[in-house]
Amino acid sequence: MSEIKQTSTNFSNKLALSDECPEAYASTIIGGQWTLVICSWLLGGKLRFGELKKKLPNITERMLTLQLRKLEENKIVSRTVYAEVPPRVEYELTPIGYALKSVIKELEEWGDRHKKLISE
Amino acid sequence: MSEIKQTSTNFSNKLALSDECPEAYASTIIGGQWTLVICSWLLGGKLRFGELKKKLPNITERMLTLQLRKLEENKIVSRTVYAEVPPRVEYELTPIGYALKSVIKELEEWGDRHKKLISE
DNA sequence: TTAGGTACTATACAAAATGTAAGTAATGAG
DNA sequence: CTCATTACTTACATTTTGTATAGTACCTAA
Repeated sequence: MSEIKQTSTNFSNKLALSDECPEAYASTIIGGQWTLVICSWLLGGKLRFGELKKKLPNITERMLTLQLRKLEENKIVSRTVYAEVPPRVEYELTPIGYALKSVIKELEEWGDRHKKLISE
Repeated sequence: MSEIKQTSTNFSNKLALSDECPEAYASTIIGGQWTLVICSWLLGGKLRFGELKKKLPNITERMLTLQLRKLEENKIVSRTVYAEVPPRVEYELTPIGYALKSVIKELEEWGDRHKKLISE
């Protein structure tokens, strides 16, 4: 993050894949390291920047900002700034963001199952 | 890919996340650029290395090998080598690999929906 | 006047993922 | 002997992602 080179092979490969495979498309959008975790916290309702930060152990402010910006660009979260001092900014899932709920649920189930299998 | 430094902050962050969030765990496992596409082709039945290569436009042999190795390590695909010349190697989803079907389905649906929304 | 809280931004760097180009081994067909 | 076929390796370059650390702007309260 956050510059992508629109001339790289990597870029055009992703584009081509996203074009034909909705699942690859989806995974480039929600595939970031913190993306899904952020969304799954937001499934519980809107949160402020600082609140999110507390929920995500070890995330740096830069990363949190970048991920939120990307989510915003992709219309997965909405950002509301309150003109107060000190500032207050709230993040909330959009409808398509909330629609991630079933995706996350499936991923969680599969993840749990896989983890058990591997740890045997 | 494919060396991960077990001393890096990034590594321990991923570990910590994977520990508490099955969805983050799942996404580190199936989050590779080609992973899901490979799996979704394999959902249709076993395929040889060369067949997979043809299905995946632009993938290099190196990338295909790496991804398949990772999938194998994670017990998502099984690898069968036939002692012939020229060699024949078949890849097939394991049960937990087939279990990705519903994950992929959800991702596809969400991806389609999201794509439509964005392109408006 | 100074310190403090909030949500950032900037810069530099480290690590991970992906890509390119060239090889290799085995063997049977010609 | 030479060539084609298949599934890889290897060495290296580039791109993408993540971390560390230090700022900034704003007002308010002490």
